[in-house]
Amino acid sequence: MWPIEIGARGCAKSAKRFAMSWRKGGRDGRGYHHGNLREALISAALDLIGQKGPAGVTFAEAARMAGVSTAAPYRHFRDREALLADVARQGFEKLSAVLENAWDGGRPNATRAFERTGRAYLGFAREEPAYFASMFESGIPLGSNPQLQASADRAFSVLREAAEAAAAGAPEGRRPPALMVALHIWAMTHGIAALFGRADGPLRTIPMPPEELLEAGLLVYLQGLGLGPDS
Amino acid sequence: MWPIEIGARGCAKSAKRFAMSWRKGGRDGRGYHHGNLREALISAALDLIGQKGPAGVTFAEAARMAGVSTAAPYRHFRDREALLADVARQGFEKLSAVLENAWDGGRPNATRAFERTGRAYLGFAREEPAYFASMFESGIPLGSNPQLQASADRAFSVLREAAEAAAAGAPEGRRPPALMVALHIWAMTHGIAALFGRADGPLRTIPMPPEELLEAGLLVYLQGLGLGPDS
DNA sequence: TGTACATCAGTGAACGCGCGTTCACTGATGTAC
DNA sequence: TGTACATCAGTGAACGCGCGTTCACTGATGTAC
Repeated sequence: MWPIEIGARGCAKSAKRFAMSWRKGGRDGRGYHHGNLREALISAALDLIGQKGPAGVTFAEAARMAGVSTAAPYRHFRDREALLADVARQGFEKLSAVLENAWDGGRPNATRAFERTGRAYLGFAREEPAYFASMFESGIPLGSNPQLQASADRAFSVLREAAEAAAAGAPEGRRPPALMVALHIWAMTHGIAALFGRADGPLRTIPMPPEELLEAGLLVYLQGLGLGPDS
Repeated sequence: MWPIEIGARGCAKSAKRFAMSWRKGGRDGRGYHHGNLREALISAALDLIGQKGPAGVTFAEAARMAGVSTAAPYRHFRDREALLADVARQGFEKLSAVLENAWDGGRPNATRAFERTGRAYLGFAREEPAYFASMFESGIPLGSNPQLQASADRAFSVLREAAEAAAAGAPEGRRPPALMVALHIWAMTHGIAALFGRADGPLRTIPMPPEELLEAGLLVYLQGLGLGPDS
């Protein structure tokens, strides 16, 4: 599993080096079969997104980076869109893991865990801009791919769970719908990430880190729900 | 001015029709000079964005839609990016006008005017998805183009002004920084627009209109600032 | 008012390039017996 | 354990296509005199 991670994070050439070293357990350049082309293509696509955005991803270039012929990708993906959808799916799964880890069952209290989860979302957008772009800016409709949809739903369900816990702490009688709270938090977090938190140039520079902006925003919002900072 | 608007809103063929009818004041197909090619190309680019997203915009296709040769666009735009930047600039200017109109000087009170402004932002995202995509999803760095930057700043300044007014209404002693309020509101509004308010398929379907989600979110947030619904 | 001329905004043909896609093929792998 | 064979995952050559870009050109427009 971990070689994939390394491939996904490296520079343009890392995908090819990764591909080569993977072949037949390290015998560079040997071996007719690639052995792990599917993941190598995903890794190449991530590099390309990082360099040129989702529009810059082509089958031909990805194949070149993986060190195979231009016809090889067709063994694994129907077309360019299928490749991008798989990248996005992986991205949602990584995001789910990151968020679940940050939420940590709502310890020590909902507010603190909430902030941690929001920060994790921003951290993901900042550290994995390629994944983030594939998920939200590649123009792939989620509905077209059940697996992709399921992965996205799983990521959202973490926010949903967090919102349930937060809503439960609200004063009796004015308990807000948890779904609504989850959507508000998601929207604010996503808005901050998309507008100010991108590593590849924010839309507008702001006089504070995105994390602090989000933390302040969450506090104001939770305050508005009647939730103090310790609930 | 208005023929541009019509061209921008029409279907794929409207750009060409618009281009033709504009020539020499209506003498269809006559005239060596187009007369308004620059705007016709922008209009064509909008149609293409609407059909295929910002990545689907090409010089060649835009020229074809405008009814000119593929070399003609070079008289008006250095390259594809310059064309897209101009589309985005127009978009920001339209958005500025829409927001200013909705804010209406903060009448009758800040909260009401705030909600109206947020709705206007959502309305823009919904009714002008092509402009919206060119502004936020085309991958053009704002900083690369001073005019574009200025237009974007102008749009934001409306939100900034609204936030000033809202912050001024907060209780003595816990008056929040207006810039922060503006950024929070922008982020939540933009997040809702980007995630749920797109005409071309939201990321997730929600059980209420985006406008209501935003209205509720704004109310909770302003409540958290210590601002009641009538302040 | 007419004319000459500079400038502007187009034409259309041409070119190289990279991408998508298909094809018959072949080396490697796994498995039945 | 060895062998035959089916299947899998690649090759590499080829093709058509559309895009970006350049070029010498030409029709239309505006203006100086």
